[in-house]
Amino acid sequence: MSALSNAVSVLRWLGRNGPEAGVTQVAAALGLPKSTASRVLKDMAVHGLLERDPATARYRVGMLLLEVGRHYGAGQPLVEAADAALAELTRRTGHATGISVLDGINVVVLRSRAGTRPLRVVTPPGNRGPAWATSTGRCLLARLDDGEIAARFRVFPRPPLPAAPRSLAALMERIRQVRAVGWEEAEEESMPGVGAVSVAVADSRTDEALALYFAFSALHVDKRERRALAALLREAAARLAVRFGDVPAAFAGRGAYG
Amino acid sequence: MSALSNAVSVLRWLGRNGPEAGVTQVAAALGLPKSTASRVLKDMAVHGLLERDPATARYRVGMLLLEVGRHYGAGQPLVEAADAALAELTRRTGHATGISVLDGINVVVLRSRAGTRPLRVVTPPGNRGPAWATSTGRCLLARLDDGEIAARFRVFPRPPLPAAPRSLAALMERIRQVRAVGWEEAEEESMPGVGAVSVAVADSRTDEALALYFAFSALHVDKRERRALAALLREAAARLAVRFGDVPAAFAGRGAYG
DNA sequence: GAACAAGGTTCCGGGAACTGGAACTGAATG
DNA sequence: CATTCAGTTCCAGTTCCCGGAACCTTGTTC
Repeated sequence: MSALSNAVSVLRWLGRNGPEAGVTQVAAALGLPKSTASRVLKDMAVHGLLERDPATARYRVGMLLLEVGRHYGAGQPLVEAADAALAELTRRTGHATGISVLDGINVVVLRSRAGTRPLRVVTPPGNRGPAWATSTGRCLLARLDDGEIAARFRVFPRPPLPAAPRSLAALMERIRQVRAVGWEEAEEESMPGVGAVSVAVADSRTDEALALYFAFSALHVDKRERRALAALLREAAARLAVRFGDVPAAFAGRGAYG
Repeated sequence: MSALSNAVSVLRWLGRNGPEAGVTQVAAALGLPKSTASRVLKDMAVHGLLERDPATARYRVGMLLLEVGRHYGAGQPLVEAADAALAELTRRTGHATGISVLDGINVVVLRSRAGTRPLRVVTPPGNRGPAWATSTGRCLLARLDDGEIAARFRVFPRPPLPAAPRSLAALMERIRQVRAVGWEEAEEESMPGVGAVSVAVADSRTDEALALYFAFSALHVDKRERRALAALLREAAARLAVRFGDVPAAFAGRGAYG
């Protein structure tokens, strides 16, 4: 209805459904009259939110969004501190590390750093994944209370890969475990061949929680090494927790079973 | 004036002037009445373009922009192909590589990949730099005609570091050289301690030009190795040029001296 | 090459939503 | 408790946005 909401709808749609779009396509997808779609897209292009492919006359995401978007998280002290800590861990271990945040039933990568090992795992900032099928997601979900989790998974989504939890009960079981031990791992749950270990920390001032993770080739990292990586994360998280006034992740469960 | 232009102004301002902003600050910076600024910021936050720091009540860039922005360049065949070629070059040489595009008198990094060498040079996608003081920028400028270049540098900007060109004449001299040899290098011109070599390619279908680069610690890469890296880039660019119908960079100068 | 289809733009009257001055809330400060 | 500063709300005036219809332009079909 408002000019802004139309523009944002276009961006959201464009973010999900491929990199390009034409007027008719957008009009159909968003239920707008063609004339409106045409005007909105043109206005967005004029302002730099979109660009127009000179050859195909279709619209794509504009450079402005790239420039502005990368500032996401900048200036949040916890993010900066966690990022620095993870840079050090990648240097020491050679494994990929990163930071994710929870968004509904998804996790979004906020910062990431490729490892130096041969088999590289890359999930660039902005990547969205299933919270129930990632170690980072379950660490963050574990900080919500059980009612909230149940509400978010009212209809349980299809598992991305066979190893992912297939029901709310299965998910809650894993979440109870996260609350007990303070960290989580995942193996081939959302990406084939990829394993990860994670912990969560929050800034008590803002109540915003982050998950820190190691990601690696599931085949090349054995149980022992995963434990060691998890220990490194817990150590880093503990240091951040005292600095930012967080309760340690292991005791953060506020649910009925916490 | 339009709702969109206000929102975009806010994003642009926020992209340059730090990660956070308050209502009054934005109102002053953009010359808006406080009431308008308040409403615009709130609307943007409601739509997800901005977020509000719960503790300080100030506004920051929203996650939506991170998610959408990273799709910039996706779907452009030349970008994808160049990115793949550079991934291979980083694998072979261990040096950081990336892709930049020209925007006015600036270059913006579109894709980048850290090297595996000890001293890492990182310029994440979205980074903006001075075109006249980077090898990528001069490669791209060299493809414009002289009048266009002169127009863009009507007032010549201050050099970021002493080694950068200090006048239009000095810049044109380097640009003529780029046109002659087909590649360019820079050393400590825009970032202390950093050197780079670059070439440019364009998609004849869309007329969009990219610069491909190697970036490295200026101290640790000698003249000989730079030549070798430049040769790798020229080779990769040549392959892309035939695929995308570009005229070879060395002959691309269309100016009076081209 | 006439007719048609598909993607996109322009036009324009009606009305929703944006604007901005002024008044108001609520902290923080001295 | 007066004062200042940041931010929000209110409301009348009006801008600019919406959307149906007509109109281009390009490519396709028979």
